[in-house]
Amino acid sequence: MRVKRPTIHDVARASGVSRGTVSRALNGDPYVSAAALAAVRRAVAETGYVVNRAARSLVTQRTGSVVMVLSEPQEKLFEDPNFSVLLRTATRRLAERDVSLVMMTAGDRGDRERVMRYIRGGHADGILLISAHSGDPLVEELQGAGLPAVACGSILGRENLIPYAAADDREGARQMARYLVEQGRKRITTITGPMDTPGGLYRLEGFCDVLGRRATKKVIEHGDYTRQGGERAMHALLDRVPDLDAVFVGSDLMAAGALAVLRERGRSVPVDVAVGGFDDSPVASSTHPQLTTVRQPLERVAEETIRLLLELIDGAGPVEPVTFPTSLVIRESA
Amino acid sequence: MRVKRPTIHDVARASGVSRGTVSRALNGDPYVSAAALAAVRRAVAETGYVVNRAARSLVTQRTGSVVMVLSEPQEKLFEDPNFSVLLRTATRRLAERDVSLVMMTAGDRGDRERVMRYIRGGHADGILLISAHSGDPLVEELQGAGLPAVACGSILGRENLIPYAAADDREGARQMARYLVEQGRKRITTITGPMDTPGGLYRLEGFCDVLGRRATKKVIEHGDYTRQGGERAMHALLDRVPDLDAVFVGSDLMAAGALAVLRERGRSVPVDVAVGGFDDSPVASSTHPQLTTVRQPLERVAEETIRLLLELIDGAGPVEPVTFPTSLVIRESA
DNA sequence: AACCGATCTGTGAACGTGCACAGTAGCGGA
DNA sequence: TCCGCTACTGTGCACGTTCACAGATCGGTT
Repeated sequence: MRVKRPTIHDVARASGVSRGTVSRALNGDPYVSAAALAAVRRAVAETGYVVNRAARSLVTQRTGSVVMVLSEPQEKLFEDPNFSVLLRTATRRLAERDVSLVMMTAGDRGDRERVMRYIRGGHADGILLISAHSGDPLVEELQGAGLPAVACGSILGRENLIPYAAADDREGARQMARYLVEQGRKRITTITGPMDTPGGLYRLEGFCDVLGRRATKKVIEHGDYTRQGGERAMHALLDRVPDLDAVFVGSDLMAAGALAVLRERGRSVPVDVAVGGFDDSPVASSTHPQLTTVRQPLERVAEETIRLLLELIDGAGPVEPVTFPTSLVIRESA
Repeated sequence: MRVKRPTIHDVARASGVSRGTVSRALNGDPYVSAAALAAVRRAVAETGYVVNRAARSLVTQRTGSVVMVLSEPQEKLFEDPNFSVLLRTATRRLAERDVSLVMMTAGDRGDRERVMRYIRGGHADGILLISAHSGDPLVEELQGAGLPAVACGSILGRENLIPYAAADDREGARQMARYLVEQGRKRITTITGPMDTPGGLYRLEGFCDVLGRRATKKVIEHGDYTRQGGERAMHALLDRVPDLDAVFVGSDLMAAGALAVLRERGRSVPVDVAVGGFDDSPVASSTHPQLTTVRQPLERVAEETIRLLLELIDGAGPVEPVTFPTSLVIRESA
């Protein structure tokens, strides 16, 4: 027993003008008299009219929706502070333009096929790619669909295929490494993210840029962005380099784990060991001691990601990837 | 320069039957000959045809999409393990039926208006309500729209308005409280969630059911489901009841914070103080000592939420709320 | 007086589907 | 032979919108 919705005809009748004029008034066509515009506005308010997207879609060949493709196993995704910010920004900015956000997962093969069917079916105007891995077959497939696509954070090895907005991971890592050196730390180690993610690779590269020959394999340990991963890696580093006096950790969450292990094993932070994080996520200011870290302008990255996508959809031709500078946030741990 | 997509006409031509037969074949109408069905299948594969949802929508008055309304400030949402599971389950199960999931936030007034416009515009077949508060005006407004709606977790004070699937918070809390009593604990305290959430209220009620007169105001402290909130509350409890020997914490994340504070203030867990959590979220097995907690069958809750919604959409008439039993998971902290 | 451009308005067609309806063919029974 | 029934197929219309086009009105210019 669904109520019948008012159509553009009802609005036309109520406002005493024709369908065409109502449509023009609603879509901001300049050739509408002030009187007609007012009448239409009143009639819309009166009838509670809302445009029928399906009908519009049918003729404009646009859907008014964008699909966010999550290609990471989701447990990890939700540990990622990036994602939370992005989701909020995306829903806001897209909603402002009356574009709706459709979520799809692309974990296994079946998922991917569904995504491709959806895309090929023309059900979306654009694609928002989240944390795709370098080897992800989805990237190529999406490329083939010819739909506007952007990524939030670069996709390792596909930087030229899909435009993106990202923080400058490499320079951010350099900032932290330089700071640790300036503080007189001599045995600086690092815990990285997974090496098939830009955050893993580029932050390590930045670290090596500054440490040079001191960045031996011995002082590098790989983590997986989780708190437990940070704990594991910290244990391994302490076993291998018992006299380390600094550790640059590739994410705040892992750094929180590292802090716990350091305390557990009797190191005092920052006196014995300096700890640097990355992200400036909420967890950074809730640890003891509070984390010195590298701030990523996540809001701006997210904003820019959406802006790029909308620009592509509007047909502005090819767009350039954008990276944003990071900044050092000095608290207590280093 | 978008490519022209094949329509049902193209498929009809390629398979040598009429539009109508193709439509029937695609929608599983039984009155289609085996030969026609095969021909249509082949033609679909050949042409790469995918149904145009807008056109279908226009005639069926169905949109094939469901909107997930996030009414909580999102920072909190992402601390909630519930949400992650729900999102994964929702995308999977809905995708199986070719229903797409649209995300909308409903934080402020503007957001809410947008949501209502979207709903009223008939852009969705159903609503999935996430962590709405008891005072949320959205609930009433949604109700007025007459669209199928379900909530994941009950909405305090509106249990009869909107059907839901949830874990049995009250009985879960009883299980934990009974266990602590059985272990011979004498000064049992509790840290609750916010009292305007079912998890906050019902878990406290369950606690009081078992503790009876011993559940005085003095042993109850309210938290906000965050780790820091748990720390704050634990400090407050220790100040007020220095000789407490057990604390039942309304979420694992808060319990993790409580554990840290207990260690910091020289209490040994579980010898001096037993700690019980709630959720059995991933964090529960990564604390030291590992958390004894109450397991919620989140997967089943999520599955059931989606099932209820689909049932409502299919017009199965009114549906009953469902609650699932919880179970005690005994680890090290109690 | 005739014409022109600018501004505004109304109308028919098209978008791609599902559904109701009107067929057609084949077959068994009266 | 005719009828009715079942199994299947084809066709016109409607869904609600936008867009192109064809007017209409009006002030100003030739």
